[in-house]
Amino acid sequence: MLLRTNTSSIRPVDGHLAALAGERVFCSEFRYRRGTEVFGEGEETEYVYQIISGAVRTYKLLSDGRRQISSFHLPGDMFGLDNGASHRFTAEAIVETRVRITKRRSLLETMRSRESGASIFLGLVTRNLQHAENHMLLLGRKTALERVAAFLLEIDERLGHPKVLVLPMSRRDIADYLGLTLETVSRTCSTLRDRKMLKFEGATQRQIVLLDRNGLAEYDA
Amino acid sequence: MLLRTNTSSIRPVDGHLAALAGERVFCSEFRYRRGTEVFGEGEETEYVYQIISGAVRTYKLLSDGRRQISSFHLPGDMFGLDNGASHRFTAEAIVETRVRITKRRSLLETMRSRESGASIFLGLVTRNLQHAENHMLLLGRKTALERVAAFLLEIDERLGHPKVLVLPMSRRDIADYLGLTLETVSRTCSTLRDRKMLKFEGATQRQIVLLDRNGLAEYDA
DNA sequence: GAGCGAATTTGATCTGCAGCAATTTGAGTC
DNA sequence: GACTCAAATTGCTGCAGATCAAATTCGCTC
Repeated sequence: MLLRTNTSSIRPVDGHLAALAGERVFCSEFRYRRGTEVFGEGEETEYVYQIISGAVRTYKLLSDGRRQISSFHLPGDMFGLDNGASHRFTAEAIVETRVRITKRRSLLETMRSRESGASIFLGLVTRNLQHAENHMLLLGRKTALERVAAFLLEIDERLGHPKVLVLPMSRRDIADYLGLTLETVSRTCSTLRDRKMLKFEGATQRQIVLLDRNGLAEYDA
Repeated sequence: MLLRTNTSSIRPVDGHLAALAGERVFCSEFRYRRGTEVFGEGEETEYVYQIISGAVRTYKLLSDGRRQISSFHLPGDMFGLDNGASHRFTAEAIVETRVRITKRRSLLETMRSRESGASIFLGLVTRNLQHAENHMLLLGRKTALERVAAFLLEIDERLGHPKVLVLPMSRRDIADYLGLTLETVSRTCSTLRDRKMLKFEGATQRQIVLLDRNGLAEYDA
């Protein structure tokens, strides 16, 4: 069987991003190796990124190493724009990742000069905020089962409901995103497998087929 | 002893808001009684609010009643702007609350027409996002003690370090903000009292004096 | 200031998930 | 295809915080 380690297909870029990306606002391309830092907490915000292929995690750390991943960025996603003057978290490539980058400054100027600039920007930021609000509800009030179900449905949705979900991130990454431990994530996935809500595809546990999206949605209160 | 139930002093309005508020962008005033809904989830976003006195909570509910409060709004705070076309959560007055309101539309237009409009807006939204990111870290990875300490320091900071913190919200509200139960919040406050980090002032447990802000900050990893 | 319902505290017990440990599985290398 | 190290699973035990249950206190009204 053919195994590909980094095969998140490029999903259709949404309207707002296409409006920007289509006009070559993004000037140069860049690659990051697996585990490489794209930018660090506290660094000056100089660039804005759009993922071509691969995946990026953004996270915060506590002094003793506890980590909270605030979001995963997948192909088509833009990130780094809504930060203020300096980055408030760290961004790392999860797998080999290709990105388009552009100067934050020039992007903001382009937006300002265009009639639709403000609303494009508003839309981008609103989406980030919306995601954060939903995630607070998940972290504050949902059970492990509900969290994992919500995660699978979120990734499924963002990858455009593929036959096989190819997860670029480890169980530990998922755990740090969901506010759980990696063991609990693993156990919960096994439970969902036993309940026939999903199955593992091929020789790896990172490829998942959702067998019952409606059932999963019911867990996701 | 004089007891006042709703005495959050009006803290100095920050630069951005003053820039807007000072120019009478806010046209009319409104009052909400304790427990009253300001707007509901799903409603169309028509107005933007700035609190004159009192306090507002914004929250999301799960189908079985579990609640996550995403933020408290105190005097000087603006809210309702960063929502998209429709509100993504419910806003309720915690106590008798006075607000200035203005049409969202006209505020956005004012911003667009001014040179500094975009950056004012950017600043407002960035702050919301920043708060949400910090709160995700709290909800996903902090202990009960760390959460309560962080909460007290946050409110203290936002009220401008008053001698006595007058909390407008109940233990249940605090619990639903911190992702805990009200009993755990109560117990944790008692622990902090026993450790001489705070004391209750007067005849109520809603008035708190922080005795050791540095000590609290150490809990807040 | 008496009376009443709501808010808060405090105690006792329970439980979902964490923490630790031992296998098992899988990806990458020679 | 054997070897190696990391990732993931699974089992067992422990604990932080939830849940249940009384008191106690507070705030409000008459």
